[in-house]
Order: sequence, then structure tokens, then C-alpha cells
Amino acid sequence: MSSSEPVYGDPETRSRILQATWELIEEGGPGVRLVDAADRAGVSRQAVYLHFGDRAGLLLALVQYMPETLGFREQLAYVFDAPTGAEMLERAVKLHSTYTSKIDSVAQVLEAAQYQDEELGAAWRDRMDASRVAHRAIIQRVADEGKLADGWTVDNAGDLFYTVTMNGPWRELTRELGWTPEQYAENLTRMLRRSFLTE
Amino acid sequence: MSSSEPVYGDPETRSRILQATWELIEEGGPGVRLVDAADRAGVSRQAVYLHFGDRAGLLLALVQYMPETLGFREQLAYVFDAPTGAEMLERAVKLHSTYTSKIDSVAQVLEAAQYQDEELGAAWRDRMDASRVAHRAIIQRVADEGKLADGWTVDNAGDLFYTVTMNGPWRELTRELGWTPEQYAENLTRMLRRSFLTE
DNA sequence: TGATAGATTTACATCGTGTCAAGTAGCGAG
DNA sequence: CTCGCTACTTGACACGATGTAAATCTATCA
Repeated sequence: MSSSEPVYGDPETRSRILQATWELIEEGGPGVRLVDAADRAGVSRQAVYLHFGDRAGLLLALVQYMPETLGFREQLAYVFDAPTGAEMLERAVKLHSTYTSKIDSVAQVLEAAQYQDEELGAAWRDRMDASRVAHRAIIQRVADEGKLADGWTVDNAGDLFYTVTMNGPWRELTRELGWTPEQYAENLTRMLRRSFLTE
Repeated sequence: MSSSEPVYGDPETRSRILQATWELIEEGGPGVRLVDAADRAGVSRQAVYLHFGDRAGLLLALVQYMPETLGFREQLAYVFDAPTGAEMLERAVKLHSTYTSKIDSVAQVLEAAQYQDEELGAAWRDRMDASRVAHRAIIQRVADEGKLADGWTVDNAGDLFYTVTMNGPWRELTRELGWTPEQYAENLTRMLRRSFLTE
């Protein structure tokens, strides 16, 4: 699934381009030009095309690169190590908040670009689906413990949990309304516990 | 605040262009070219520039045009007519769900474009702020009735209410996960009642 | 020495936006 | 009836970013 691309060129150069693109998006918003990314990486604009084919390919590679460099898998494993469903939920919200604070700028670009390139859109969908499955699994765990509040199915509660903790609300709360990631985690956890858990 | 623009030309032509743009965005996604909007409206591409200045101006006009043609003010008044805070909350979620189903395609474009044009961004921010104030007012009403659940301030609960009912989650639930607007309203209302209201 | 991979340089086609200038169709007032 | 205004058209063009192509350079390794 991941290595369908031939992967041209020096891996170090490749990483430098990805890193430069990442930084530029964080600093300057969505309007990054390929020439700027190339300049910061210390390569020519054409090198970008040699490595990634086109703009969408570059962003596509970034989708993989970010969680890898941030060790997302390990952090997710910690969430699923929690002793109870309630604890899982709390850890999940915390992870979401801190992780999103690191990748949200790029995520925003990808959300916008997904409709312009089919392959990129599919890759983004994959990530969303994986997230949804993970959130559902947490609710399933809660239900298995008999703690899911009345009125919910695992599907309904899982989908709501997943969507309510998407980037949009996080972005608005932290970027526009001045919440810290900690405040976000605290308040959202409170909301979700009251909504989905008994007692 | 609204009539800073000189408003060139025939209002009917202006409406036709806006309507055409709206339709094209709904049908074909964000990548609408001005020439397509002009064609559908039966005018030349330059007419669009005469009326709206540039692409951002067109979208800016659309921000005003949509709620006007859909009678948003009146529907909002109905929400605030509710006898209790709980009823207000329910009506607000319902309105949000049905209204969003009509404007979300365009909203998506505006969300993306707001970072490319300062004036458009400001206009979009204005709408968001108004929405936030409205949501907060509903929570304030709940609090005035002594029904706000323990652990919340009006600010925290209001901001959460506002952000959680933003377009992102609605879009994901209805467009990708197959929820109907009614299911959205029902489940989100349940979640918010349990989170914010006593009893 | 000579091939090969990685990258550069220069040039160019394309596409959408935005600008400019000249022209035209309709219409009300003198 | 024609002057003059408003609304819009036509055609041309500059600009900027993406993407493509071909020739060149420069290490390194056999």
C-alpha cells in the first residue's frame, strides 16, 4: 500500500524537501510554491518533480512522513493500552490534541487539496477511516464494559466521537478562541464522558 | 458594514452570476473557473469582474447572498423564540443541520479561500463570530434557568457548543458516513443535552 | 576510462486570473 | 432624433504557478 512509488533519488534529499515543505506550510499557510520548498531544501525545483512527480505527490508523501517522524504509532499504542474504556477515551482526546497541534497546518492544506487530486484524496480518506475505526473501537470497549450510556449504539456514538474530535473544531478552539491544547483536552473529555458514559 | 461596495450593474445580472456560481460549486466542487460561472449566467467573463472585482469579491458576495435567499434570519428568530433553553438548543441543532445541507458546498470553498484574501477572510470570520455569539446566548439561557450542568462555565460550554456544531463534523457524518440531516440533529442534540444540561 | 545515478540549468507549453482598451446595444432626456 | 449614459461584449495581453523536456554537470564505482 505504501511503496507503490518507485522512490527516486537520495532519501536524504527527499527528507529535506519534505521537511522544508512542512516548515513552509506551518510558517506561511497553504500557498506554498514548489520553488520555495525547493529553495529551502537547497535543491532545484526540478528535483522536487523528480522525487515526487507533482505537487499532489509531494503532499501525498507528507501524509506518510509526518506520523512517521512524530512516532504516532507508538503514541496510539499507549492509548489502546489503557485499562478501562473511560481511560482510553481520555488518552485518545489528549493524543488528538497534542498531535493535532503539530500537524494541523499541513492537515488543513491536505483537506483542501484532497478534492483536486484523486490519489491524494484516497490517501486522506484512508487516514480518516483509520481514525474512525480507532474511535469506534474505544466506544466498543466502553460498551463491552457496560458503560455506554442509554440511547447510543456503538455505531452512533463511535461516529460522533470520531467526527467531534476532528480538526475543524480543534482548530477553531485553539487558533481562534485561544484555548490551549490542555484546555481542549480537558473540556472535550468532560463533554464526551458525560455524553457517552454511564454514572 | 454591508454596502461598502459600489454595486455596479444590473442587480438581476448580479443575481444570475451569484446563482450560477452557487450551482457550479454544488455540482462541480471547489474548482469553479470564472469563465464557467459567466457562461452559465449567460454573460462574459469580464462582466464578472465588473460586478465583483475579482474572484474573492464574487465569493464575498456569495457569503451575503446565500443566507438572504434562504431566509436565514427568520429561521434564526424561531430558534430564539423557544420557551426554554433546552428547546432552543434543539431548534438550533435542527436549523444548523438543514441550513448546512443547503450551503455546505459553498461554505467549504469559502473556508479554503479565506486565507487567500484578507477581506474575504474577515467576512467569513464575522459570520463565524456571529454564530459563536448565538451559540453562547443559548447556553447563557440554559444557565439562567439553572440547568447548566456542573463543571461548565457559560464560556466553555458555549464555545464547545459552537465548535462542535461546525461544518466539518456535519460534512463528515452526512457526506461520508451516510447520516441523514435528521439523524445528525437527533444524535447531536442527544449528545449536547447530556453534556450540558442537568437531569 | 567510462558508465551510471542524482541533480542542475534552461527553455517552453499550459492554464487560470486579472487588466486594458475599444466597441456596441438599449434607453431615457433634451 | 441624437446625445449621452449605463451595462455589457470582444479581443488582446501580462503574469504567475504548474508541469514537461532536453542537454549538461558531477560525483562514484567498476
